[in-house]
Amino acid sequence: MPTDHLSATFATLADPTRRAILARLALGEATVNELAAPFEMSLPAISKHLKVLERAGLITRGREAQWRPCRLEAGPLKEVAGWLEHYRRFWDDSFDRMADYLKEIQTKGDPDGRKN
Amino acid sequence: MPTDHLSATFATLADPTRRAILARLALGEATVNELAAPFEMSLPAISKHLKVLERAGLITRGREAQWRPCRLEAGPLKEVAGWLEHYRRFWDDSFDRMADYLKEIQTKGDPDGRKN
DNA sequence: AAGTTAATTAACCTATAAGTTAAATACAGG
DNA sequence: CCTGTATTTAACTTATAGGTTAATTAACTT
Repeated sequence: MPTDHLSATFATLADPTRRAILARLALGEATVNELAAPFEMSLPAISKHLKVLERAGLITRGREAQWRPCRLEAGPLKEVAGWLEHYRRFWDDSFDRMADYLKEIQTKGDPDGRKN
Repeated sequence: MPTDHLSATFATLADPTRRAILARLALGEATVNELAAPFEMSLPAISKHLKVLERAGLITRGREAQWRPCRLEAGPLKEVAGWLEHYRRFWDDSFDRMADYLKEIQTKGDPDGRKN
């Protein structure tokens, strides 16, 4: 739980239960009980995970009667993707060619006629 | 730390000191002392961080006399990138168009003549 | 052999993450 | 108003992350 945003996001994602919750939310909104159902864990445990996800900005929660529907918020994931980009060249062999290519279509326009 | 690979990677990346070490290693190999220099922290603390990075597969260490040159290993980062891809559509507005486009050039061949 | 530099290991401390059970809160409906 | 359902909070436990200082190992240098 360091203070910077990116660290908080990574720490939040470092738990398989929380990632599973995000995967479920990628399919659409869900209530706490719905989210808890697949797990052995107690409901308070899930509630805590949701609080962690919420503090990291990875979910938001609404209010509908006694339900608190959760929805995915991808902002922090975008930050992670941005951070990762700095390292892409270390694993992606085609990165350099692709970078050249993107540069080219950005300058000359897409050879197939699409806009970017 | 949980046992699965991805969790270990995220947990490892959740520390700003460790991310700074990776950023330094992106510039090239470095010894422990070189890596430690920018930080207030004690050398054993850095040594521990390096051990965490090594266990996560994010670095490897060689031996040259009394030095242990560290180098970046991007495999785990690639896994993170793969995981992230599942969520890209939640933040990237142009994702759908791009997916269509990539599909097309994969089928018809790159209009500019490159291989994929 | 003795000393110096590089790095790790050991022993320890403190904070907190992640789970538990039990109690509390919020709301809906008969 | 009372009851059931949804969810959170409280209090507590246990494990471990991340830092410290001091001691140790390893290899070069003189």
